[in-house]
Amino acid sequence: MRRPRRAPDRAAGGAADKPGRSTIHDIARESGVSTATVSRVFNQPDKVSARTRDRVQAVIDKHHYVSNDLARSLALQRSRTLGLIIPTIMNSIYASSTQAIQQAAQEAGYTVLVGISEFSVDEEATLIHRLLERRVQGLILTGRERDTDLYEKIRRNGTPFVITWRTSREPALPSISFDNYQAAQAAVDHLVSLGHRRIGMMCGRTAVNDRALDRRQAFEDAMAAAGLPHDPTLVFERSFEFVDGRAVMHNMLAREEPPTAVFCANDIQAIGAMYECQEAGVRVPQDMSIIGFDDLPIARYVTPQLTTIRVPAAEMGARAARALIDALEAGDEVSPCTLATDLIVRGTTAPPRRA
Amino acid sequence: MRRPRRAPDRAAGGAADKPGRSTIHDIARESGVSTATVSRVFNQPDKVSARTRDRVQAVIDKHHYVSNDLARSLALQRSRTLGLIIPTIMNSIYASSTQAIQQAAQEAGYTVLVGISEFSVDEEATLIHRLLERRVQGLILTGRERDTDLYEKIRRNGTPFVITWRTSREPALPSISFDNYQAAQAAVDHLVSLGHRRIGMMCGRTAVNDRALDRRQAFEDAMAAAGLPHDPTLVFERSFEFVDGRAVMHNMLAREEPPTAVFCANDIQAIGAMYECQEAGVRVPQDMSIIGFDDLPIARYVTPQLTTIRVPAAEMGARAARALIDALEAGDEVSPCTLATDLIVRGTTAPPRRA
DNA sequence: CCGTTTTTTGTAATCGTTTCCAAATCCATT
DNA sequence: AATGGATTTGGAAACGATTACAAAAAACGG
Repeated sequence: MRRPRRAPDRAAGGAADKPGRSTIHDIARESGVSTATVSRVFNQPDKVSARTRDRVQAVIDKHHYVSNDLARSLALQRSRTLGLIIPTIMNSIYASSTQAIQQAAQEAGYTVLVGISEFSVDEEATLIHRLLERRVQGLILTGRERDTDLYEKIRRNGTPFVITWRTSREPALPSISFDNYQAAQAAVDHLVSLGHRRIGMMCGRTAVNDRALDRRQAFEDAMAAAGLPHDPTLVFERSFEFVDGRAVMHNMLAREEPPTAVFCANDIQAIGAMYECQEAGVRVPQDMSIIGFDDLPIARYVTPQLTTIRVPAAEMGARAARALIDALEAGDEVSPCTLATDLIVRGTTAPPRRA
Repeated sequence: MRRPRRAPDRAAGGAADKPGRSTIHDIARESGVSTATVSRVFNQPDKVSARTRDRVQAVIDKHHYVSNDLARSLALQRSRTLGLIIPTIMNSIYASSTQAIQQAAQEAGYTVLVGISEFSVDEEATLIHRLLERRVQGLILTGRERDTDLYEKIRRNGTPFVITWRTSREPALPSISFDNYQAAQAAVDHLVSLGHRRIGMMCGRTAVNDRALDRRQAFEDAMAAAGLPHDPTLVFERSFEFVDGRAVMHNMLAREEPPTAVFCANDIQAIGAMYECQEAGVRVPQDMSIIGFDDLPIARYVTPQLTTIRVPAAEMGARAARALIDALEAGDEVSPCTLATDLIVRGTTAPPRRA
């Protein structure tokens, strides 16, 4: 790195018109103090005499000096940064939690580095590695399922983390989340209690999404518990797009004996499914009951309003961020927490028609 | 910072079971080489003999060593980070551009630091300052309007930037965007050409959102150009929420002489407005035409499908990121670019009823 | 086996901060 | 004026990487 020192005539008084940024040394030189004093002006202003402080501040303002946080973090061994991994930003339910996390972090003086994994395991591992390289002080992860080696790496780096969007009973993997299984169970129970016996389901790709897996598992268990037959051809795993929900519903309606109700493990698919029913002249809820999951704002603005499961995305995010920050400032463990979900009965579910 | 060096007995052979992370020195010591060699294993592997490389790599793997990017960026004077400022993440149209930016950046080996300003000027200034402290190598901004001093600070720090979501003719403020004014004009012209004369409008808060300002201005100019009277009581500025669109429409319908058409400068408000019409028994488009702006995915999944303006959010984001990265790697200026928008005529606009 | 070239490795300066410690200055008291 | 305590300041060593340069080692040719 032995590159020549920055143009030495800079101190000669003129404004810094070179492209290079000014450093704490430039400020120190020009205001005739040491770098220690300039640093104190920022970090412990009351330890600097008023006269000196004003003089230094004037030079700082004049140069529009912006301190180098990379160097600061390196010296302090503290980056005041949190890493967040989410699968996608296009589903607005993740936007809610992300927003809440950002806000909570910001309030505590932390910045959030967001990594979007696009539901790819490899991408997620790469992103986590990068976040660790950036020396995030804590990680907020989505879901629990990942390679042991990856967890080992996180642990070896001494970076605390918290899992969101999925509960975990293992204390080594603390989670701040709601229970997908229970929530999905409530949805299915609702349909069952209305009298539905032939129920379809659609959800995300369980191979890359352990939340979808929980929900699917809950569906199958709840069906079994109600003594209803399990028809694997009525279970679909698709992406979170309207068109996917629509296509699945299209398939279901084309059957000899379509289901009388469908559990969609997210609202976007549910709305796509509703749309397809409408196009096909199938009335919701009279001919087909649909229940969603997430309670997106749009769920109230479709007709009829969507029955769904409300998940505490924002609260979860805010709590996760706070808990993580508290833990790492106390040098403590994150204490896990399970939040409640609610069944929101609106207009898309009703008893099946008597055959 | 004269804190005691890390436990010196670490080299004694045992695994690093101390909480502290291993550094390049630890790896060097344990594999019996210098830090220069370890560094080369990462950055110029072919400059290291195969035997040494393997030996070092084994130690790296064993320790789950993750290099410190803060130190690297400091030494290299290059953070491989882009800063992005968006007003909110809750409106999915910003999610589209953000996603595209993230992806383009990732492909080029850059990371994106996202700041959410919540439409606050002060918050935005704080966020930009923080991004500069983090030594982002380039900034992607939303909109053009901001304090001269802030621009001066960015420039003084030698950080290139590009403006999105709003075109700018000034070469000092390069933009990669579409033209809000023209796009809004097309929307209004569409309504006018259908025969509407009494047209209402709703948009975001122009005081904190220069894109909304462009759209509102275009509305007023297009009305004037068509020789239609300007009724300021038919223009509403609200947040981007369904309820806001709904409330505005409620107000409009309660008038003696409601408008026959409404231009909503974003789809969310438009869908809220549609919902209110439906609740009030006002048929869309027979009794009321509604045109939106953004062409969110949901625009096709409401009934009737929403007529709207498609904006190239994803393409804009991808291009902005690429252009910025290209520019900063070439030490060049960002070359501005204006993208096209499209009027998408669907089911919510029709000629007004003959009175 | 010895000089010469090529490859591999190490030494140490540097990036821009923070802060420990000691030195210098200030301000009341005598 | 001298003393002593409190306040302000500065010198310099970290933090954990990279890399120019030089030195050492290996490969080669005669």
